[in-house]
This record gives sequence, C-alpha cells and structure tokens, in this order.
Amino acid sequence: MNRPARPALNRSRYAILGALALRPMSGYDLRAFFARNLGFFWNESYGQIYPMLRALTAEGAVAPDADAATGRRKPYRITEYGRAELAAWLAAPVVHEVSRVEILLKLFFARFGEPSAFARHLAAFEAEHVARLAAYAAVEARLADELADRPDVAYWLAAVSYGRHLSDALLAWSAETRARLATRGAFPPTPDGDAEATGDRS
Amino acid sequence: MNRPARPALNRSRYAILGALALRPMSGYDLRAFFARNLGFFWNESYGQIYPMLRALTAEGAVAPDADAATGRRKPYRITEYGRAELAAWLAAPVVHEVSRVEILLKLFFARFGEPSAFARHLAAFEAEHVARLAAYAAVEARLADELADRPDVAYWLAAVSYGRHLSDALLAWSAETRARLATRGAFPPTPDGDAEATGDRS
DNA sequence: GCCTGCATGTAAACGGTTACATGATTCG
DNA sequence: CGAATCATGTAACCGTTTACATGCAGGC
Repeated sequence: MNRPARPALNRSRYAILGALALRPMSGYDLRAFFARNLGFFWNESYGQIYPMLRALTAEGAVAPDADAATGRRKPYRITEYGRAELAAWLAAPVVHEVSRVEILLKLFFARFGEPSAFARHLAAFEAEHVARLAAYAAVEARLADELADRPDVAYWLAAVSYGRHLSDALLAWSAETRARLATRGAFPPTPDGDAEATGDRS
Repeated sequence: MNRPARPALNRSRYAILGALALRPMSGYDLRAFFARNLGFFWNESYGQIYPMLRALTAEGAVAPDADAATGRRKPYRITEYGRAELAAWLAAPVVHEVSRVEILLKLFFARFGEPSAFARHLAAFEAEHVARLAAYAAVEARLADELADRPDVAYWLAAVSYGRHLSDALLAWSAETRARLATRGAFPPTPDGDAEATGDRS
C-alpha cells in the first residue's frame, strides 16, 4: 500500500506498460501494436509514447532491452516493478469519463441545419460500422485459429465481441432512426424565435 | 463559401451555439443544460463555457441578452451569424476520433492482473448501464408526454434511443463475457517471461 | 446582518495530437 | 548512388478539467 500516488488518469502509461508486459517493444512497435490490435478503441501517438518511455525508465518500471535491439530500434522491456504497477492499475476501478459523441450532438440540434444533412451523417455512420464488423470478423478468425493457444485469447475475443455488439447495436439504431425521421418527414429549419420550454425545469 | 477557417474540432463552440439556438442561456444555464439533457454523451465545464462565450461574443455569433437578464445572470442569445455558423457545422461531416474505452484496455491486459479484478469491473459496468437504462426510460416518457409538440422531439427521442441501444448491447456483451471467462476458469497471472508472438506480424 | 448557495470567472496543469526535424537503413 | 521508408525524438498547440477566487442575492 506504499505505491506512489498517481494523477489517476495516466492511461497512456498503463497502456504502454500492458503492451510491454506482452513482449519487449520499441516506441515504433508500440504505436503499431495499438493501431493493429486495439485500433478502434485505443491509440497512442509518438508524442505520448516516447516521453512516457523515458519517464517509465526513470522510474524503473521499464528498461532498455539491449538484447532485443536490432538495427536502430530501441526496445524496452517491463520490469518487476512495472508489472506490479500494471497489476495495481488493473485492480483499480475503471475510471468513467463522458465520451463525447459528436453525431448525437448534431442530431440533438439537427433542426437548425439543412434537413438532409443528418441523413448524410447516418449514411457515413453506417458505412463505418459495416466496415468495422468486417474487420472484427477477420480478427476473430485469426484469434480462433492461429492464436488459440495463447493464454490471453479469451480476453481478446471478449474485446472483439464488445466491438461487434457495439456496431450491431448502432447499426440497428441507425436504421431505426432513418425510419423515424423519414416517416415524420424532414422539416425546414426555423431560422429564429421559438424560445422557451425545453422542459428544462428544476 | 467565405466562412473563416476553423480548427475543425472546436466542438464546445458548436455545442454552445446549438444550445443557445434553442433559447437564451447564461454560462451557468449552459452547464446545467448539458448535464440535464445530454449528460451521458456530452458535458461542458465552466472553464470551457465562459471563455467560449466571450470569444463567440467578440466574433458576433452570440450577444448578451440584456432583456432576459434576471438578478446577476448574464444570458446570451445567438445571432443570425451564429445560426449560419451552426448550420455550416451541422452540414459538415462528423469528425471521428478513437474513443478510448478503458474497460477494454483492462480486459486486453487482464491476464497480468489479479484474476477476480475484471469480474469486479464487469459488475460495476453492468450497474452503470442498468442505471442509464432507467434514466433513458424516464426521459423518453417525459419527451413523449410533455414535449410532444416541440419540433425537435423526434430528434431527441432518436438520441435517447441511441443510448438505449448502446446500453442494451453492452449489457448483453457483459453477460456473455462473464460466461466466457467463467467457463474457461480464471487463470493466475504469469509473473514473467512468455514473450513473443501476439500474431502481430506484417 | 449573516449565511447559503447561485453565478461568473480565471489559472494552472494535464493529456493528447500534430507537425516537424533528423538521421539511419534498406532496396532498386 | 539515390529514394523511400523506418525510427526516434521534440515543440507547439489545443481542448479540457480542476480547483480556486470572488462576490452577489435571497432567505432566515
């Protein structure tokens, strides 16, 4: 219980520690790792990675891995201390934050825009999630086949499943919403007036 | 087509413009408005709101509304220029950004944590989404009854529906995941070694 | 008159992205 | 050799949250 206090939201820190717990990686590797394995739900930019690697090194959670170095790459490995830090973070409650959903903001104020605009957004939204579903299917196949022996595979399949449930649900919502707005007929934006009463009392 | 170029991600700006398009509000009102109506998907802090109101005023998109002032409140109303800005933003494509899902990060690296830890996270996750569903039902009832005549109501119902689809799907995922991890049995964290091969080639 | 809470506002820090600079390596 | 791309690293900026400072208004 003597762990140094942390700003409680240093998520890049733990993302990097977790990745290095899987195997030693360089900064470049790390970026590719997140893009490839968690691309839809997590990413890290160089501007985060390299400074963080330096900080983690200074702290002793991570160390340069001279053995694994090839060419100009500078791989790092996690230390025992780093593993303890990672485990402590894994045990700590998930920190919620309101994830801002821009398409909902545009939907909420859609009356003030050109009537067809939101239909365009819905179409793009659907295309995006159809593409994601295809990507998930591919990952799932790979995990089930090639990597079935890895001890993490059940966790990874569960993560992919999250994505699938999410995209399925949002596609259903999108279809429903298209129908809802169509039957009602798009109405023109009211350019002014009409204040008061969002039912926003108390 | 002569609109001044914007940093393309000034979302607080448009959130505020949109809210003021509904009716004049003060900074305090705005914060309450977002918390009440879009709390699960959008929020704004004072540190954003007050400076933004000042900037929007300087720009002529918003103006102090002396008439509506009561007590110490300083309400603002949107101008015609502000409405045009809002409409332009509504017409522009939705900007995607990778929303970081912390629970998935913890899931992905769950092998390195205490085995029961993730089960706790799932339980909290489920409680959260059950609570949200109840909140959505309440909002839906209110919208359908009291505000059925507002022209925006179809849009707002669609936004609530997004939340319901989302929480339903994530609850289903959570149940599935609990089952998946249970049948498989939790395995102890491997404190070291076992590098190589995340299937992360190419 | 005093307390509570309403309301405006700001400063500082933080987490993150972007864009750029730089050099090494590989391959045609 | 020269070009492309691999790889490290940094600086500047941006959006956002947090915490705080301030003081007015209304009710007891």
